[in-house]
Parts: sequence; C-alpha cells; structure tokens
Amino acid sequence: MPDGVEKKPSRIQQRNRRRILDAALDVFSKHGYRGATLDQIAEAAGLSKPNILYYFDGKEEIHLTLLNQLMETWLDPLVTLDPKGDPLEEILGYVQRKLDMARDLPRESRLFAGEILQGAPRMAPHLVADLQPLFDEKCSVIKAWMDQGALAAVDPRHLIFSIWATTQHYADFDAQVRVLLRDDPQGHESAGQYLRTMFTRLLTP
Amino acid sequence: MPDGVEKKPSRIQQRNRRRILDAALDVFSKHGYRGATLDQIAEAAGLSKPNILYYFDGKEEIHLTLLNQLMETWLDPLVTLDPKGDPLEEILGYVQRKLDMARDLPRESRLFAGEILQGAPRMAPHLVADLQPLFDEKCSVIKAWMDQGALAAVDPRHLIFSIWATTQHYADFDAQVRVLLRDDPQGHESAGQYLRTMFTRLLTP
DNA sequence: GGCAATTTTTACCATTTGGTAAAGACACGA
DNA sequence: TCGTGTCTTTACCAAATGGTAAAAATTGCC
Repeated sequence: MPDGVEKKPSRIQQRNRRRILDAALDVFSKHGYRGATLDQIAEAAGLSKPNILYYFDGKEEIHLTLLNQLMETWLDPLVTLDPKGDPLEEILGYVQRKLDMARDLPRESRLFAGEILQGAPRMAPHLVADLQPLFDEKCSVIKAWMDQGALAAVDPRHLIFSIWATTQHYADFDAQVRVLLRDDPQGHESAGQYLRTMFTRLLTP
Repeated sequence: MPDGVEKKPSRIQQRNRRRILDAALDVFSKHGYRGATLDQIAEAAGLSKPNILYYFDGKEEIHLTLLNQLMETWLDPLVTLDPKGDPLEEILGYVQRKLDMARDLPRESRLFAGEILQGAPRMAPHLVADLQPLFDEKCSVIKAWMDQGALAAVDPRHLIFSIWATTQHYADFDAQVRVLLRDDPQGHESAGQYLRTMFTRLLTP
C-alpha cells in the first residue's frame, strides 16, 4: 500500500466519528472550548469517554476538526458571489445566504464566534490562509462594481464586515434577540426584509 | 446604626476590590467564564488567591459584579438618545458613541458578548429588567420619528440590532478584523465613516 | 506603645477533568 | 467456527481548580 494512504474507515468508524463531532458541536458551541468537558461530549454522543478518545487524540483534536470542517461551510456563501452576476442582486443574495445560515446553523455560528472572540487561538492560520485571500478577491470584485457605477461607492471591506455582523448577530446574540423580540415567530422574515432594505438603500447608485 | 447600611469600605478595600475587578475583566474577557481561573485573576491583580476570596465570595460573585457594573455603562449611549433632538443626528450620534465604546472598552464588549453567546445564563434577568424597557422605549421614539416623516421607515427593532451588530463587531471580532485589514491604523476612522454613510443612506427620508 | 480589627499568607482539601492501561466484548473473513 | 483485528468498558491517575481554616502580619485608633 502506498505511503500516506489510510485505509477507508469502517461503517462504525464513520458513524461514531460523526456522532462525536455532532455532540461536540453542541457542547462547544454552548459552553466554549474551556467550558466544554469530554464527559459532556461523551454523554451527548452516547459513548464513554475512553471510547471517544479511541476515535480522537484528545479534546483539542475534536475542536480543531470541527473548526476545519466549519471553515469550508463558512466561506461558501462568499465563494458563490459571482463577478458576472448583477451587482446588487449578488450582494443581496449573499446577505440572504448568510442570514439563512445564521438561522439554520446557529451552533456553527456560535462556535466560530467563540473562537474569534477569544482571539482565534486555534484558527488564526486558517484566517490568513483561507479567509484573507478570498476576502481580498471579493473586495476587488465589489470595488470594480463600484468603479463602473453599478453600485454606490463605499469601503468594500467595511461593507463585508457589516454583512457578517448584521447576519451573524441573529445567531450569536440569539439570547438577547429573543428577549427583545419576545420570541416573535416572524423574527427571521422581518430581519431579512430589514437587511434587504438596508443594503439596497446603501448600495443603489 | 440603621439596618442594611454597611460601613463604608476602607481605602485598602476600595483599592483591592478595584484591582481585582480590573484583573478579572481582563481574564474573563480573554478566556470566558469557565476558561478563566482564580489563579490567573489573582496573578493579574497582584494578590494571592485566598486574598481574593477575602474580598469576594467566589468566582461567580466576581463575574456577576462585573456584569452588573457593565450594564449601566452599556446602556448609557442608548439612554442618551434624545427624543427632542434632530432624528438623524441622534441616530448617527448613537452609532458614533457605540463605535467609540467598541474602541475604548473592548474588554467590556467581549465580556458582554461572551455572556450572551452562551445564552446569557447570568444576565438574563438584567436583560429583561433593564434592557427590554429601554429598548421598547427607544423603539417608540424612533417609530414616532418615522411616522412624522423625519426618518425613512424601517423596523426600529432591527435598526437597533444592526447598530449594535456593526459597532460591536469591531471589538468582538477584532482578531478577524485585524487579519483582514492588516492592522490598518486608519481602521477605526474608516469604520466610522462607513457606518455614518450606511445609516445616513438608510434613514434619510 | 498597646490592642483590637482588618488584611494577608501558609498549608491544605475535595472535586473535576483530560487522559491512560489493559482487559473484555464484538465483528467478520477464511 | 475459529481466530484476528476492531471496538468498548472498567479501573485508574496526575494535574488543575475552586475553595477553606487558621495562623501570622499589618493597620489604625486610643
């Protein structure tokens, strides 16, 4: 067998690794890295603690695996931003995709937020290697749209920040939003409408 | 001596309690509640661990004291929003004050963010008792401005959320912002300019 | 200076937590 | 069905951590 090629994992391996990662996402996103314990993860996964350590080398490796998997999902909506599409529609579509992610993947959003909040100790390399180039590229795309007059001119970097901030806010600050909206079931739709209005008024030339 | 009236703390008490709270703010905002240890706080404060427990009943009480103190500071910029002032100027002033706070009090911002991110386990009562009434009141003020045509109509609740999200983002996601702006020393000013433009275009009738 | 009250240190303790060793149970191809 | 490799459990351990008791030092008031 060639070097570096691992034999494919058994069905049990796949199932249990998936279980563990799902349980860990739950626990890490709720309590943060330090706040999460292997016992909690084990219980949530329905496995014993030593059994978990049979599948992963340790707590840190589980966390790191989650972060690595997350990066791809996280960047995807921005990757999709199409330089050849209609500028305003592209931006609004991006906002919508991010908002949908905040609703559908709140655990992932909070895992990410917690990591950045603490200074990105485990993710800094990813930010530089993956996020930064993509960010720069899409800033250029937006800049070009503005230069050709298809969008009103603003700083593209801060535009992207404001899209991230406003959409992720609904996942990351959910506890606060719930209190203030009194669990309004229309919350998500009204947020979508507001953000569409906001970025339309900002960017319409 | 009347009941419930504690004698005023000595100078040593004042100084050491202040030291401890400052150190704790540092540590809690960096590592979160569970991630912070009394030993770290003690070292940062220049006191021994048992000495710290002479001034506070325990880790939780320190954290709670910080949160209580923070609430006032945190709400202040919104309290200042004046129903009798010029609507657009009032909103822009509020944005500016929040952005200044993100720059000047990043530890406080991250302490708050961490607490909310984990579901506000220790702060939920404060949110309901202090934040909610203020939020509702100021939403009404903004709504009135919009009804009288002084501001373009949008959902006041989401407007406030977007102000919080965009301004606090610069403190809470500082690690990410730094990477992407490559430590641009003009970062804060350009953020201020961007946000002023954004909310002006959104709200100008 | 003397003395009570306050403050600080020393020496601990119990629990929690990430992790390990090794024996036992189980799956599966020959 | 037998045996080998995969998976799981039991029984631990060392370090970290929140917290305590009590002696020692210090402060401030007469």
